[in-house]
Amino acid sequence: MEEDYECMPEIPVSAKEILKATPLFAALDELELNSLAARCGIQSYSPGQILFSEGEACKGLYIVVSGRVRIFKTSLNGREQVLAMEGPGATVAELPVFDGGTYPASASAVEGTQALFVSRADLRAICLEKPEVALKLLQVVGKRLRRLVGIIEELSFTTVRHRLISWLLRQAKSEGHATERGVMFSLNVSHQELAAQIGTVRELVSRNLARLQAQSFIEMDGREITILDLEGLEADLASVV
Amino acid sequence: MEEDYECMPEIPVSAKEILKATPLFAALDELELNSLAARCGIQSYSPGQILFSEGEACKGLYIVVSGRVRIFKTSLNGREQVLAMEGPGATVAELPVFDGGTYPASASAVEGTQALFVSRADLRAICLEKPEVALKLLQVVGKRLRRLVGIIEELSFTTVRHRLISWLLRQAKSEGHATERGVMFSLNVSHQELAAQIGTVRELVSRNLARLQAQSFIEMDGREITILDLEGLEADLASVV
DNA sequence: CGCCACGCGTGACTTAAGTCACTGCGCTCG
DNA sequence: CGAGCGCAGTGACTTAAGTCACGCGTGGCG
Repeated sequence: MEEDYECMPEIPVSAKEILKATPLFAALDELELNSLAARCGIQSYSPGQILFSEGEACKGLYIVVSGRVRIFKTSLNGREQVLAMEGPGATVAELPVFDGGTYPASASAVEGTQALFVSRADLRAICLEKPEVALKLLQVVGKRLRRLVGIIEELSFTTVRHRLISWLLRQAKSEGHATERGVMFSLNVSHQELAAQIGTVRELVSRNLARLQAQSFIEMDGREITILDLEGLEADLASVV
Repeated sequence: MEEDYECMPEIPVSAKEILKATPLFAALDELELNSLAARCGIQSYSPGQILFSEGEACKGLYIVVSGRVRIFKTSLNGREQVLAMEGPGATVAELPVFDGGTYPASASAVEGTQALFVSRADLRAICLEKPEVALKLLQVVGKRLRRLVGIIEELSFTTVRHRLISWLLRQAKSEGHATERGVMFSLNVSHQELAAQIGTVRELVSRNLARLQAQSFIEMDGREITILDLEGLEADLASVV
């Protein structure tokens, strides 16, 4: 798993092919794709490398081709809060392109990652010419906004335990496979990273995981996690306390 | 102040005039304005009245004409978190219009409020015909997203005291007038409401305000607040603790 | 006029969250 | 192969956050 990106060597995929496969640009015809492809650059990033940092002037939008990108904020005392994780096909920083400001957060590659870069000017031009693209963009931004509101809701109303359970259930749904004991999946991130994603610190993740295991809601074996009592966890979420 | 909306009786302003004055539709010509004005309804809301609730199917977008609208989330145990306050000229719920989902939060009128309503279909049509409108919309949504990220940052990284100070400074900047003792402004919301805006509960607002006064950072006289030590407050924000 | 609802202040308490320090494991790399 | 590093677990503690209960003043309204 950790080596996925090594299995995908730097095949010089044509930018056009990639654009064609990106939902955002579905409305473009051959000619337009060619012209756009000619103008947007493809870049590779190694794990951990920064695509852009919070506060920088926003030069354009990125389209993730392969790998994964992490969008996050950093506090003064070094804590991080992850706002989104984006995989292939997703766009990053669609929004600040249009209000002319700086990037509101930083982005870094999680794994080895390739991304296309489309400049502000090009994107504006396309939107003016093909309004469908603008609409699609609004739709994408809508989804993003929804997720942000979700994060606010969780941070404002719930506990760390609650957020951790939500995370586990999400993970189980997307990555888990059923076994006779329950849904099982691999914890493919460090506690540190998990903490950043649910807005807390490493120690609390560790403790809360241990507590969930002690309560027989889950079972941990190294980085393998099995959800033993899915209903129990969901009930725990619903309880107002 | 509390009676503003009574001073603005229900003059049947033409919808067209309003649209014309809304930045979002600046790109439309006379003809288009007329056609849009004919199709969008104007509505009045009394203080506290709900425009729409979280989870409802999203039917369209609102433009605040007069008054103020509060956008907020409600938790299971009754706490509220305000996401935005929008005044005249602002649009509400621009975003879920395009991804076809439900409203991610609720909106209510704070004061007596008038708002124009533009249906999803009409808005889409306009965006397709006048891409400039779509771009403008993206810009507006961008600003909104920025604010949400700001809220997340504050909730995730800072304390109630910190958020309260930020709120006071913001308020002082926008509503305050200088006196010989410091910047002074009127606390025009209840502690309950202030708590919802900074993501906490009434009691903590009360206590933290008292503490700030005890520390001579501010002075309170009823609902009048004077910032005695602006630099001190800003320094307090910067301190990492 | 008196009553009641509402917003505010506060004391006392509980619990979640975060911090600090230290241990220990497993891996990689010199 | 041993040193060192990154990650994880945990005890002990501090402090912020939130809850509960109650009293108090004020302003409207019957």
